[in-house]
Amino acid sequence: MFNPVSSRISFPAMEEKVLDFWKRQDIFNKSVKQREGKKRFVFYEGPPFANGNPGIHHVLARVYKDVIVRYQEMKGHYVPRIAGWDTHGLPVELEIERQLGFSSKAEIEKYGVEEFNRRCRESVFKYVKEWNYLTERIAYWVDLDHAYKTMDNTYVESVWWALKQMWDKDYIYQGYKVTPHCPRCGTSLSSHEVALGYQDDTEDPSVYIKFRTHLKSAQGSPALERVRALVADKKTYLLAWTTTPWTLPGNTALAVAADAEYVVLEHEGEYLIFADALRGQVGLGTNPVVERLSGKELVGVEYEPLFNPHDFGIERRRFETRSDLVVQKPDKDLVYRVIATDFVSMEDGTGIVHSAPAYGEVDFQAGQEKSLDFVHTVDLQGNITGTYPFTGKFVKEADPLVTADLKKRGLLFKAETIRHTYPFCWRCDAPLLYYAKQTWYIRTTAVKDRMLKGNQKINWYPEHIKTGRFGNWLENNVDWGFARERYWGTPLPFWRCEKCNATECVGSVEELRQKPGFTGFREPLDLHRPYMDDVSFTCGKCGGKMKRTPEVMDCWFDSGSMPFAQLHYPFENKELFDKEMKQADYICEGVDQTRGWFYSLHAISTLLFDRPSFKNCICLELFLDADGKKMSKSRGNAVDPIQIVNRNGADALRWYCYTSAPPGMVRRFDTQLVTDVTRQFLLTLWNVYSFFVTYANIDKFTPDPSKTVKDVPELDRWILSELNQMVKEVNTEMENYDPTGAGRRIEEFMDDLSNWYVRRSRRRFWKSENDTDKLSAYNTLYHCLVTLVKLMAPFAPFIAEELYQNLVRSVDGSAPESVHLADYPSADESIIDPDLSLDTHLAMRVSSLGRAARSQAGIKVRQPLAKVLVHVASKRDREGLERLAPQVLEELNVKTVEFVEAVEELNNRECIACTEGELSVAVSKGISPELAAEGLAREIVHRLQTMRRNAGFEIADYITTHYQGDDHVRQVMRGFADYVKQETLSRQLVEGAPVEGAHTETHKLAGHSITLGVKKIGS
RNA sequence: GGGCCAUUAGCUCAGUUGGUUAGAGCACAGUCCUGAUAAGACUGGGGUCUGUGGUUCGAAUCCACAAUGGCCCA
Repeated sequence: MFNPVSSRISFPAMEEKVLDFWKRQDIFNKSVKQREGKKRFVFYEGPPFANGNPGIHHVLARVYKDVIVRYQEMKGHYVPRIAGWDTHGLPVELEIERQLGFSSKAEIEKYGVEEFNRRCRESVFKYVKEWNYLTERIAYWVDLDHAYKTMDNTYVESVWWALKQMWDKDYIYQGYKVTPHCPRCGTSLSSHEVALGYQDDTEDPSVYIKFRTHLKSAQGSPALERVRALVADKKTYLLAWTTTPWTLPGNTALAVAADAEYVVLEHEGEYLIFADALRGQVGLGTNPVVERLSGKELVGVEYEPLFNPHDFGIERRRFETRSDLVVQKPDKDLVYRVIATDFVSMEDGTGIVHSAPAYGEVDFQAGQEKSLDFVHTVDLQGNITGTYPFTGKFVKEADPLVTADLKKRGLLFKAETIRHTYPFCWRCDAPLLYYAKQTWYIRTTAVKDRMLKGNQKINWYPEHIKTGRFGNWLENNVDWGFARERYWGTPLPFWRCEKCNATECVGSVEELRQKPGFTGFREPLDLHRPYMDDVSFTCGKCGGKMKRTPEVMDCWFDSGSMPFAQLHYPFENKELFDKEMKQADYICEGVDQTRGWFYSLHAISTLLFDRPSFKNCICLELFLDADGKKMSKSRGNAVDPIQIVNRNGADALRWYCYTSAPPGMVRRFDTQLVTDVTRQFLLTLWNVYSFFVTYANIDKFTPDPSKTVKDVPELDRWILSELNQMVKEVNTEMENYDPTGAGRRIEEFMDDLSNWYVRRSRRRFWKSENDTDKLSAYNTLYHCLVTLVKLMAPFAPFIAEELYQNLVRSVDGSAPESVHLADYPSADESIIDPDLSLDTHLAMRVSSLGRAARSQAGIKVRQPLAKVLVHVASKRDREGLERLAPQVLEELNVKTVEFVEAVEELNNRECIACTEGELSVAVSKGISPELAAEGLAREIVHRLQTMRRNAGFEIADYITTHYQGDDHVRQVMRGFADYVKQETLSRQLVEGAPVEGAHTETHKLAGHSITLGVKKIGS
């Protein structure tokens, strides 16, 4: 006996019960352990931050990770998976700063790094309960108890090891980088933070500056010589434009577009040079053009600096290599030169761009490429340094002073204001400055080709990521600036001698301990700041004191080290990693990770091991809200996954995630659609299941593999063929990392099973004789359900478990304890019968058209008709249909089927036809008295069935039926007595007024009044 | 400013190498069926396949440009 199943079901309540079962029986651990020794399927869990509540997109990621991993496990692989947490980084620090009301690093230092980091450490697991709860509730099976944390000493040590490897390979160097810098917070901002603070309509100066030139040039092209001769008598200037006058003292080059045309114009007794295309915009559209020359010809032309840095106590340095800045000697006659770059706009300005390598990223790159001078005139607080008239002023206050100074010296063409978009610090509203700072780099460009080559081996889902987003990103690879001037992060393991500047990289705790003169570890050991700042040892070169460089690591380096750092490699688990875990078979995260985790994994793996870190990667796109807007906490449109789970259940949410759209596509999240999944898919499955259990219990059906049926009926052969075809395809889709395709395929099968197989088989289950046909039906439906349940287990683990426990475990104690310990079904292809499948679908279409024809004729299906006329496209179709005629006859409630050669015939007869393509189906309209009588009998049966239910009888209860009516009614009841008795489980049909206590109703059917009474036998 | 993705019915999505009249589910309306009943079937309305060009005998599909939305990077 199966446990009785109600057709009413609360999925969330059922899921809670199943969760409890898994927990009690430790099913997850058993599922992993039972595959020990089998081929390993390696999955890397990308560590999330647990300092905020998990959102719906986290659910998406987790269920996509889960479905593949569960599938692989059921396919027989050994798939241990460890959870992980990202714990370092600026977001954590910002949260603490917010709590403490800080807005600058100075405040943190004053407060104390020790206490600050203690708070950071505490806060990273603030929401870990919520994370763990949701993780378990949606049945993402991952080992939460042994989760790796990027802040663990063992983890940090592995990261140090990785860095040391790169150090030894000479991949690490110090160089400059331009970053968006908040002068008040004293720190760089990540691009994400910058994006938070853009303000439209910011008013800024718009100034046109004149740079004095004598048109001398090292190359001295003929055209240039000509122009020089022409303008020799008057002062000549290169006209440039800027919105940041404070950067002008840092100017070391002017940039032109090589292919653009430039003009020499006369204006108020002077000559001005700028782009022809911008004459009108500059306001000199009518001034006479003295000469023209191309940008190319201007390259190399010398001009006088607006402010010679040496006159104002500022150091002038020059890019000797891309990373080395070398101090230059004072030069009273300092000149700078015109360069050509590809970032010169012909849309605004003058076509000559003022370039200050210290204050702009493109300027900086130009500085590196063209070995420009590098002049820093602003400190990290945004104040002007040196001895300028405006020294000590904040840059924005210096703007008008710089402009005024230039005007006084006749170097200003004009000054206006402009409204544009400019980034501000999202915390303190200070304008951000693009500012060059010295920082540490990993020479990723050295392995760019290897990374590109490795990328070719990765299977990306969707595919376009490979050559698109990720490929492009690799193509444009620049060295990785991995240091952060912050507090809560993996400390850089670089120690520098105070005396001789020698720098060493330390690759392990033990190595550090062994250093001569080592001092500074505290117990318990904590490899974070400020403790590591106290660690020092003796310089191997000069005997000086080695102090740690103050920076911490970009937290992307942390997470990218996860494959080995989670194992404390190479200090532990060396063999395990080298032999089995060195490459993930599968990872899955949001597509925003292409430049985040995907990149850091790939880059670190290439640098250290010269191989890609992962083989298959599903990139998930975002959920938008129901209106297509981005979800965000501030907008208040974020969906709370727990609410959805509590209302619809985790299976519904999971199934929705898999099937509603391909994961790589942006999609809208509509809670209504999750409800639809429940109704359309899960509830349908539940109905089939409860139908099966209800009748199986009535008939005391027990699955028994030895009780097979010899000649399996066609309908059963058909659904078994469909089942195996589906199993085959689902396996293929899953191997291809396509749970969407697989899930949708399962839905299709469910539709076939429910709306054709069960619908067509219902009578077979309630016929009272226990014949072989009935056994075959039970065997077949049982097999379908059990297979389906296993097939669905990775997708909808709860309902699969619930059904499995009742269908399999309750009757077979030797079966695996859980569906998740079972093997994944594989197809028996010998059972697949494509012809039968084709024919059945034809029968379905014929039935559909037949019903449409009946509908048009206005004749109920309950009324039997003499015949259905069918026209098919081919002889093959006709033969197939003839074979399946019984199903069609029953479905359409007609006596015979007749095939016609010509469609026209259908219209010549007393019938109504419906056509779809080459297929036409017609039903005869004529109803003989015999057919009418049979129709009435069926009508009466229908009423009796309804009355049985209204009276509250059980499906298997036997009854006595009383009836009272006219002659015709009596005749019909006598003529169809056996039929009525069988259908309604009536032992007796008694003519006359219903007895006392019977459920009684009076109906008017086909013009005849009839009174019916039903009474349960024995009551 | 650059890159990538998307745009098909009111909504969510299919639509294979270009090839009959572009489909499904939901929603809406009507009808039916019902011993799966908080299901099911049929019918109907609803489409400029985002737009404009191009390639082709033929384009939702291929190409170019544009618009809108989204993501990533400047």
